[in-house]
Order: sequence, then C-alpha cells, then structure tokens
Amino acid sequence: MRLRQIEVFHAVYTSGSVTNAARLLSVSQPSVSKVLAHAEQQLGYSLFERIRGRLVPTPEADRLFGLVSNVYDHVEQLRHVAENLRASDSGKVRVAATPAFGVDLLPTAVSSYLADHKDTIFEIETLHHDEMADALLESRIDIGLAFDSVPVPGLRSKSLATGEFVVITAPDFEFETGGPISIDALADLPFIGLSSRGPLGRLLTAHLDNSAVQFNRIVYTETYHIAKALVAKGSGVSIIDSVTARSGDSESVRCWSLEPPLKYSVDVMRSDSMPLSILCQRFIEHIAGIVNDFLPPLERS
Amino acid sequence: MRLRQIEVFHAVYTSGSVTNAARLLSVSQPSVSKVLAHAEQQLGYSLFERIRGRLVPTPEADRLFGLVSNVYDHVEQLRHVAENLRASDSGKVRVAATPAFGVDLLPTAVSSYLADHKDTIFEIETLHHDEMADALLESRIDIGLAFDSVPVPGLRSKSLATGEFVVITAPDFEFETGGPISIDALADLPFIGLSSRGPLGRLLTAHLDNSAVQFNRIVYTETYHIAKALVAKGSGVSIIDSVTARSGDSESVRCWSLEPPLKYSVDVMRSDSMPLSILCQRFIEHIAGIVNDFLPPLERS
DNA sequence: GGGGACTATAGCCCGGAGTTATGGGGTCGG
DNA sequence: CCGACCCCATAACTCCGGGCTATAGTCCCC
Repeated sequence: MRLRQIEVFHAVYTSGSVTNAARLLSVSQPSVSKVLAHAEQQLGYSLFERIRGRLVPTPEADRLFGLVSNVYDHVEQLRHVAENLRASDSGKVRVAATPAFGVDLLPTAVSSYLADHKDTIFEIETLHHDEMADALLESRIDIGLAFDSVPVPGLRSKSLATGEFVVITAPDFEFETGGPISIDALADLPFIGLSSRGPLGRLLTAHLDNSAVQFNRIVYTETYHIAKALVAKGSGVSIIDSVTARSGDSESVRCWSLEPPLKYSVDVMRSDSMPLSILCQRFIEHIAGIVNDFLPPLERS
Repeated sequence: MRLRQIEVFHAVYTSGSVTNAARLLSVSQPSVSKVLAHAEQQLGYSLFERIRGRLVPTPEADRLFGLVSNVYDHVEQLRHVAENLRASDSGKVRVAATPAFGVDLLPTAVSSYLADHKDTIFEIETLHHDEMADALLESRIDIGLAFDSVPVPGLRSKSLATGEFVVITAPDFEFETGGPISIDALADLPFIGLSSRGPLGRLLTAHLDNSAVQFNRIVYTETYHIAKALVAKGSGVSIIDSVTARSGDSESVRCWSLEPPLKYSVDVMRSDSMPLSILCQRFIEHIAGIVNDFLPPLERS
C-alpha cells in the first residue's frame, strides 16, 4: 500500500463514505474512488462492499484499520516534527569569536537575533584562532568567527565580508595631508604596535615590515582593543582592523583610510565533518547581514 | 514526506550511502539520489551534508530518523498483515445448509476444502430455510446453502447451479417405456409424497397439483432422505431433487429423468448488509465447483 | 597521475493520482 | 409513481513523482 492509499482508506473508513472522505482530504470525489479501487486491486481483495450505493467495510478492512491508524498517527507526528524542524527556533547554537568580534559584533548579532527568535539558546565564548580551531575539531562549538583564518585540516571557512585596516588617531588629531593616509605619514608619530599572534597580526606585521618605514613604536599590545583604548587617550596612533575601530564607542577615535588599502577577510569557520543545523546556518546568515554595519565606508575625503 | 521518501531516507541513513541504499531497495543509484534530493527540497532543509563525496546526516536527519523508523516499522507490519489477509487460510467460516445439503454435499465440500486449507475453522449446522434466513439476519452464520431461496429483505442469494427433479425407484425397477418418465407414468405406483415445507417442497407440490395425475400416496415425509430410504427398500417411487438422489449411497436407488423436466436452483444466501470475508468467498467458490459433482448428467437413454 | 568508488545531472518514459464531465442506481417526499 | 437529490463509478485528459541509462564531477588511494 502506498501512503496515499493508506490516507484515503483511513479517511473513507472513518468518514463512512467516499464523498465525505474527499471533503476531508480536500480532493475530488472521483479521485478518492479511484485511489481506493486501486488499493483494493493491488491488495487483491475488497476493503468495502458497495451495498445499495453505500460502502460497508469488509472484515479485512476492520482488521487493517487498526494498523492503518497506527501508521497514520506516526506519519502525522513525523510531518509535524519535520515542519517544526524547518520553522523552529528551538535548539542551541555554540559559537566562538576572537576577542575582536567578541566585544561588540558577536554580542550585537546574538542580541538582535534573539529579538526575533526567542527560543534559540546560545553558548558564546571568545577564543583565539588556534583555540577556536581545536574547539571546532573537538565539536565543543558549532561555528567560529575569526579574521583571515588559515586552512586547517578538518575545518572549512567561509568569508562573510572583506574589511580594511584603518589608521586610528585621537579624535582631535589631524593629518596635514588629509584623506587617505600612506604608511609613510606615520613614520614620526608615536605608534602602538600589535603582536603578530594570530592570522591578522601576522598579516599586519608582514605588511609593515615590508615597507621601508621606520616606526616609532612606543607600545606593543596583543589585542586591538587595547591599542584602540591607548589611541583614544592620545597616547599615539595605530593601525587596526575596521571592525575593532567601529566597535564600542566609535567616537573615541578617528579613523583614516590606508593608502594603499590593506584588506582582511571576516571568516566563519566550521567543522568539515559535522553538518550544521539549520539554526546555525540561519545565524550565520544573520551575522553576514550584521557584519556590514561594522564595515562602513571609511572617510576618504 | 511521501512514503517513498521515508523509505529512501531510512535506507540511506541506515546504510550510510546512496549506493548502498539503492542496493537495499533494489533500484538504481540515481533514483535514490533524486528522491532524496526531492525530499530535502520539499522539507526545506538538508538531511545529509555532502562532504568529500560522502553523506553525513545533519542534526535534523538525526532527529527525524527515530520517527521515520517508527513509521517504517508500522508500515512493514501493515504490509505483512495485508499480505497475510489475502493468502491466509486462518479464520472462521460459519455456514448452514438445509438437511438435503447437510447430509453429503456440505460435508464433502468442507472436507475437500480442509484438505487444501488446514488453518480454516468451520462452524456447520443444518437449518431449514426460514431458520437459515433468521440466522443470517442475526449474523449467527456467514453463508447458507439452500434450494430455490425466496427473496428475503436484508438477504441476498446467488444461484450456484441448476438441478432437476428426478424420479427414483428401487434399483431393479423398470419402466416399460424406458427413458425420460412423464408424471403420468407414476399414477398407479405407490408414491412417497413430500411435505410442502420449504421452497423446494412448495415448488414440487405445486407442480404435482397442477398435473391432472392422481397419485397413489402411501407415505408423506418431510425430508428427502427419508423418501429416498423408503424407495431404496422397495416401498415405492418418489420424486426428489437430484442432489439428494446422488447423496450417500448412489447405488441404492435408480434415477429417472422427468419429462418435462422440473428444475430448481442451488442457492447460496448471505446477509445483504454485512460483507463476506474473502475466506467465505473462497469457500463459496469451492462449493460452486463441488456442486457439479452432485448434478451429474441424468440417464436419459 | 590514473583507476576505482561514490554522487549528481540530464533526458527519457511510465504510471499514479489529480481534475471535470457524465451516467447509473437508491432513497425519499410530493 | 415520478422527480429531486445523494452517492458512487467511469471516461478522458493532465501533471508530476520516480524509475531507467548514460555521463560527468569529485575524492581517495595506489
């Protein structure tokens, strides 16, 4: 018996007539007639006797009905669950981010996502790049958010957006040239350097080293937010990613475009061997929309 | 989800690959691929992630699998029962017959049916016509076997065969004319009359009364077998149905065709409002085959 | 780098199941 | 007793799911 035949049999048996069954199933009466006839033909015996234009279940139909009801109920349950899996927000998303994203972007994204999907549960932590890779490989987290992730066996990463490094200065600072700043222009200024830990740090360090400019480094720090805080207090200038520059109090520093621009990628990482739940996929989509708010057009004029 | 999609999903999930699932289901690999893809498209989310050419179940697939297994098991059970209902001999047939059939025809039919279908259970009784009708209306029996049944509201009858009344005499008796016997030839012989109870008795009585022949009735009896026994012992001649004439020891009397012939019908009766089980239907078919052995060509030479 | 295993895609065909239109049998009330 | 109404079956058409073969793309392993 095909599933449709089971459904039709169930409807006819419970409703007592082909016409009523057709109404129940929202199809035409001949369709029910034909499916039922076809089922009987395949079974090799009658399910209903046509007596004076009415249908009377045969003993065989009585016997089958109990089993058919079981199947019917379970299929209904299955359909409801299958439907809820698509629509439901319930479930857990375990997400990690590097500190740069953990301060503002990720909390913002989670917060706005929760506003529309109240049943979703989040587990959030900040991890550095390599720790994040381990956590993904060990399935301690579902997705990770990081800059310019390096390929790791067992992981895959997808770029959500591309940002640029910016020069940050105290809010009242002015370059004489104005507009996009060349690295050369930073030569004599007190410079807050960043360690080369992590992909982004290495990327920036390599770039600066390749230039012939001699920096006046007064501080080394590991995290971009510390560099930003120092710049905000007037201790010097620095070059950081635009996400950090835009995080938190965006008025505390002034951003300048670099010339030539130095780009980085905002990546989401996941395990290569464990599929994502649709919940995670939706949240990634959500982040992809949010991240653009943290990559605004820089002031280039 | 259609039933086929459930089956395919179940096979792919358990076997771990599309190719193995195709082997399990005895279909081609592209067919499984397509059904699975179609199911995912209808569900709106992926059931498996294609990772390095392999299929890995998504969390949603894990969730659905338990439910799918339930449906699958119940459908399997339903199919087995549906199949057994067609093939099985187990079940009960409640059948009644008039005494004429109860002596030989019905026992013969049941016996030969049981030889091929050992699991069938019979309930047999002999009832006169009106009692049989009541038993059918009250669902105490499923089918009844009778002569020339009269239409009864709530019952329907179907003719299985047509027989003829025959003149019976002692085995060594000879009519001078030979061949088919006219009623007139019985005028002077000791005649064993039959009561007009039941359809067959009424049919015969009416026929004899319509003729101008004056019978020399020496005995009245209710049952044909008694008449036959009397004839066998040489007490006289009689006219009885050919089924009774052929029942039991068929050598005990000699049968002569009537001219003109008087026909009767062998009917099977059933309730008009309660469908027959396929077991009963099969048994009726069996009787229909058997009954011809009791209606052999009469000796007309 | 080539062979083997696995999956996806393309193109084709058949059958199940949907539709509307129509006909026949049963029941009931004027 | 006849016409209105209800219920079911059939006919003719359409659509789509699911089967097939052939073929291409991908990954693993030797």
